[in-house]
Amino acid sequence: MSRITIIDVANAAGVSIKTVSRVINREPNVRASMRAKVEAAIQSLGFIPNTAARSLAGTRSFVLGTIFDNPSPSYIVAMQRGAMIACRESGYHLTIEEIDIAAGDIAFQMEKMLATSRMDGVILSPPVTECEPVLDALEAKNLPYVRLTPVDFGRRSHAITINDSAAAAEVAGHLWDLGHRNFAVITGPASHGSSKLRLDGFIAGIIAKGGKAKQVRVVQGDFTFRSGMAVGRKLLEGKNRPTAIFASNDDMAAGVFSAAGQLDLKVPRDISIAGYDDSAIAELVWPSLTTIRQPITEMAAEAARLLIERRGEEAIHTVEMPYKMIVRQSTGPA
Amino acid sequence: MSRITIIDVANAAGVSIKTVSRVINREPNVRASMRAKVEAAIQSLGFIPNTAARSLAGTRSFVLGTIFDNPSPSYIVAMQRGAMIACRESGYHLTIEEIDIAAGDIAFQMEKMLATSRMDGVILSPPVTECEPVLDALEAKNLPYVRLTPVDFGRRSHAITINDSAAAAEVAGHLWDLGHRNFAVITGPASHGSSKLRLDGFIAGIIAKGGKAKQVRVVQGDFTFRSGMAVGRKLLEGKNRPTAIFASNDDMAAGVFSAAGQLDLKVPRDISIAGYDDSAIAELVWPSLTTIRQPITEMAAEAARLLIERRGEEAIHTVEMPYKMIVRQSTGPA
DNA sequence: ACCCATAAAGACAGCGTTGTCAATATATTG
DNA sequence: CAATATATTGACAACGCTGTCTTTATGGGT
Repeated sequence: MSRITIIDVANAAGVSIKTVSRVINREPNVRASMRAKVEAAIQSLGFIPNTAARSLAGTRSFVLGTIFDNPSPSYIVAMQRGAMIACRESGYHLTIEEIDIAAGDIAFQMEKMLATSRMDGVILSPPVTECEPVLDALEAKNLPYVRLTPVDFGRRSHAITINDSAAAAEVAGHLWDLGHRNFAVITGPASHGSSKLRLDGFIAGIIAKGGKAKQVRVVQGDFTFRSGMAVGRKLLEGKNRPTAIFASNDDMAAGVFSAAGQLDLKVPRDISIAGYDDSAIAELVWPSLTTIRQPITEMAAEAARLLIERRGEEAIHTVEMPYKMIVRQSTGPA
Repeated sequence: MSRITIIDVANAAGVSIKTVSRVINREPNVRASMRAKVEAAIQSLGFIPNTAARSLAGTRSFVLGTIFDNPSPSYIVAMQRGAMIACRESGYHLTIEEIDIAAGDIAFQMEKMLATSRMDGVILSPPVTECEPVLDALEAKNLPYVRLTPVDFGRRSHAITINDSAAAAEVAGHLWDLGHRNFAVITGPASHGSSKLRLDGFIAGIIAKGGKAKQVRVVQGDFTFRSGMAVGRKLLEGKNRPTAIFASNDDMAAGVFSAAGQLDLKVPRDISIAGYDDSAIAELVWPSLTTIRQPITEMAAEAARLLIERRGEEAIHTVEMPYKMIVRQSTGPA
């Protein structure tokens, strides 16, 4: 049961091992007929290249990494799943590097991580995507990275994006069409680039419908359930209560639910609530939450493929993925 | 900036590379003085063994795997974090293998996975821990595995356990002490071994307090929020409403919250609710949920260490980790 | 046909470890 | 103290692949 090696394939196909290697690595300058022979041999023998040998002899480690800091578990799991799928397609491994960007020593954390782990590229998810010291460290090491974020601030890097503002505008339109005219938006922290995009998009959506910016009250949360509950409570208790609230993520939206419950307001009869992310909690709350779904898994897979396939390419790629508004029961007529 | 190799260390320490190798791998038959010299050289040079070379030359792949099927994201993330930490300590990688045990072709899924991925050992989490075809496949390949589960059914494998019944008994005692005498338990699916343990433990806890088994009504859910809501609603609408409900996991407990809300029952005034897992949702619901916390991260780390350190050892290890009851606001006087 | 540029294929030496086996030091025994 | 057992070190050949360089086809222009 000793494993099939490149030599077995070479013998079976009647070529040199180097040619087999070329086929495996999709190198140019291989005649089609040769390629076919080799591929047939690979197939029939069930040859799987030995990753350890490949990385020892070559320049790749066949390891990608994900660097993240404490977003919601459901986001992380979805992201990792996508990255894993793409990695497995190409015999790569995925390592998981959790960092703490609130800590003062990010540069140190990064240095230590990069010194001990040998990655061919990394995938960043918010809020790490906007953490300058992390990007600096990666660029200093000349390590390719892809950011999963709509926020572009001129860094030289691939990015997988969602059109956050368009999505928020769509939510705005949905609420407008339900007859709402008095809105509130709960934004995320300013450090999170998406916060502004979603807010601006929402307002743009209202204006596109013929409304005015001043119909939209703006308050700030920090993406936690707790902040949503606190801010939501203020909004709902205050005078001139909005009839529709758009929270920039689902956790905060769930917090607003809780606040509404405490004040004996019924959703969506008394107040319509929309979120963003379509995280697990969106279906757990009652009534279930209208929200925006991002194809996180697909985005991460795309990111991994970018890192795997476009090695050494100069051009920067930005891939925009589709979002989808999921209308559930938390939004209703004004 | 060419990397430090074992040869550099050998030269610096004035020994052969093989001796360095022995020190790295904690092999026996190395004099203490030698070991010290080598370790000093490793330290001062900052030597990190090349994993690719090690696995090419040796018999280890330095990769562990986690096999799971769709438990809650927070559980998965916690588990992976722990396994990752332990792996990183020893230069291992962790791969993530998601399978679908409901599908009919598990044996096939496993064969494919094991053929293409090269793991030194795997960590199983519920419900995969009790999936016979998976265990069969692993044993056929002679691949070491550790199960994170309290359920033992005589398999020859390491296990990291929590005393589920004791934990459930503690919840029962807590509720009894609050004055409750009319209980309901929502169990998980029968396929999940923990379901029975938690139920039995709860009843044992009541009996230990001087109560009787018939004071505990038993209904079955399937660990989802939805099932908790449905079953909870029936319990709360029916006659002879229990004053305290113990759900076998937090998601179902949250479902009961929702049912209570729909029926205008206040928690914990009208009904006390306790869960199990201390998942993220436990702090998201209002009022926050009394539950059992398992040190999932630590359990997974321990599992990984078992696989890494006890290679080739014959003895089966079972490690019991401590649980902790977290009393929050969802449980109150009867 | 002939020559040259270029494409395609092959030969071979590492890559940085560990396994095996041989060599040497140290302990134990009578 | 010699002789033997045992513990400790070392030498060196793999491990399976890719990078580099060389050799051999192929095609295009006269």
